[in-house]
Amino acid sequence: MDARSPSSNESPWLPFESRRRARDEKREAVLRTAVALFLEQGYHRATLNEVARRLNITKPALYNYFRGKDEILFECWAIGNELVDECIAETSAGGGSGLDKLRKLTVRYAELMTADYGKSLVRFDLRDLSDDNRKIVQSAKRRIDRAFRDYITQGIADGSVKPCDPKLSAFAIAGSLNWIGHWFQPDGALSGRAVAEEFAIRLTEGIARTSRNTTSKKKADKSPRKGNAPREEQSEHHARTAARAAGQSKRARSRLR
Amino acid sequence: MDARSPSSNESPWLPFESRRRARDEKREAVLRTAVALFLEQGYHRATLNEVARRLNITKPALYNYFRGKDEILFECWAIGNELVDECIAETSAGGGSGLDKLRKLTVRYAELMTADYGKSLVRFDLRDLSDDNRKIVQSAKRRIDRAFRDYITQGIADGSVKPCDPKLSAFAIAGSLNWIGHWFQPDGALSGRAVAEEFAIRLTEGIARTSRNTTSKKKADKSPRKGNAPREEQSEHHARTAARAAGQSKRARSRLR
DNA sequence: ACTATTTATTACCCATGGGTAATATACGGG
DNA sequence: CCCGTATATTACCCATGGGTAATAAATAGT
Repeated sequence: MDARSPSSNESPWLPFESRRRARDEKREAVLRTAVALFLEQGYHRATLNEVARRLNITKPALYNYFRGKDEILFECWAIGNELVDECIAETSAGGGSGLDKLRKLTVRYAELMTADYGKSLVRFDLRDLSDDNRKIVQSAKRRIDRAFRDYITQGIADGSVKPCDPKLSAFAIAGSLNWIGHWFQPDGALSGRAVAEEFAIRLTEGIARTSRNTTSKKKADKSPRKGNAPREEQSEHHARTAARAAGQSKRARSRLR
Repeated sequence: MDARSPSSNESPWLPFESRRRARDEKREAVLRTAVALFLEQGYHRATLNEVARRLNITKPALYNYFRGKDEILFECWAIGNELVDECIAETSAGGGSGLDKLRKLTVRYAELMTADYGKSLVRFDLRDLSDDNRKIVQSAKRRIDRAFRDYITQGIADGSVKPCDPKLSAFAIAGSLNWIGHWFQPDGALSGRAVAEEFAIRLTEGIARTSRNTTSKKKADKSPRKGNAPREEQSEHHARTAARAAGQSKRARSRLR
């Protein structure tokens, strides 16, 4: 709706850009609606007619943006996966002991599980995807598991974590976090952040070497960066090359490596 | 109603019993096949034709035992729920501190999650059930959650568990266990029992007050609860006096209480 | 204005699979 | 031998919903 009027001469670039952006915004609006509906009703009960109805369009219009229902599902999952990848990348980039990293990832991952795109990572069924996309998801899941496992291994090496089986411990922690995506409801008594921080403590204190008392609440772990509470930047994803009618988004693909 | 004829040479009871037993065995064979298929393919992809085919019968034959697909799903769930109820009942009946009970329930529940009927408790979707059955499942889920929560509360009271929020701690533990039902595969490297025992330790050591022996403390279980087992509020579910043919199993119903 | 492209709609197709009716077969009892 | 009941089969029905023309409406570029 901007239709930004250039000062004197109109450049053909801006209309082009605005059109591309309008398309991307519509694409993401579809995904937002779809992920909410899929979570609300389950993938198989949710119909594309209903997705379209909530967007005030009709079903065939969706096929301008996606090849089919399962691709919509995959793209919802891909957005959630981007968010997890960011968590892992930032956690790995930051310093600290293995336990520090484990806790940092835990709290961020937990909070993801309280939001729609995060839930899509654990509530959607791999078997609803095409073979190609299923392979992508499976390898991404392994990558997430490996992050947890690596931090634990690292923690054992640097002494911040008690000796334990990294594989099973990672399963135990990640499982508890994944389950959040099944029960958390944003209108409940607990905020997502509260759940995340409580879980981060609860799940790591069992394997932390420094057996700190739970009631101490010594928040010595004040995060070193400033308090930018909501991760709300990053609204501009681009680097799309061609129109690629109704194909998978380059954005999601590129992040998936 | 039927003729209680004085059996001179042969009692009419035996044929009747054997026939009824044959029917029950067939019913359970259906459920075994169905739960395996539902887990293997997912409820919506699994077809009754395929269930029947695996049993060497045809689809309409299934309707001699069940009213429909969703009732088969419910009955699978009900068997799993029986098993959990037994775990809870035995754990509550047995002695020990709150932590002891928590660990006992944890290990048994974890092992359940490695078997088909246990998995059905956490892999099946409530929304696929009829309204009546969904309410039953929901109340049973609350009952399970309360068992975990009660043991933790009890453990805090008797000193075997560190002070913590029972609700969140129960979520953390049960979530981790429930997730086992999503990843465990019996042909993997880990046996169900090994996973169960490892998880029981891993998940409770974080909130245990003493990492050493736990039973030496005071019992202090004189909490004035009316009765030992967690009584259910008698919601009287089986109001549906359905037709005799193809109704839900009395057995499962009776255990659901 | 005209033309091409994108985007949307209406009107369909049709494979799928849960469920049912009519009917055949097995079996125990009188 | 016949009858009633339980159990199974064959042959259907049909609602659902993903997907696809054919086509109209908006939009940009010339």
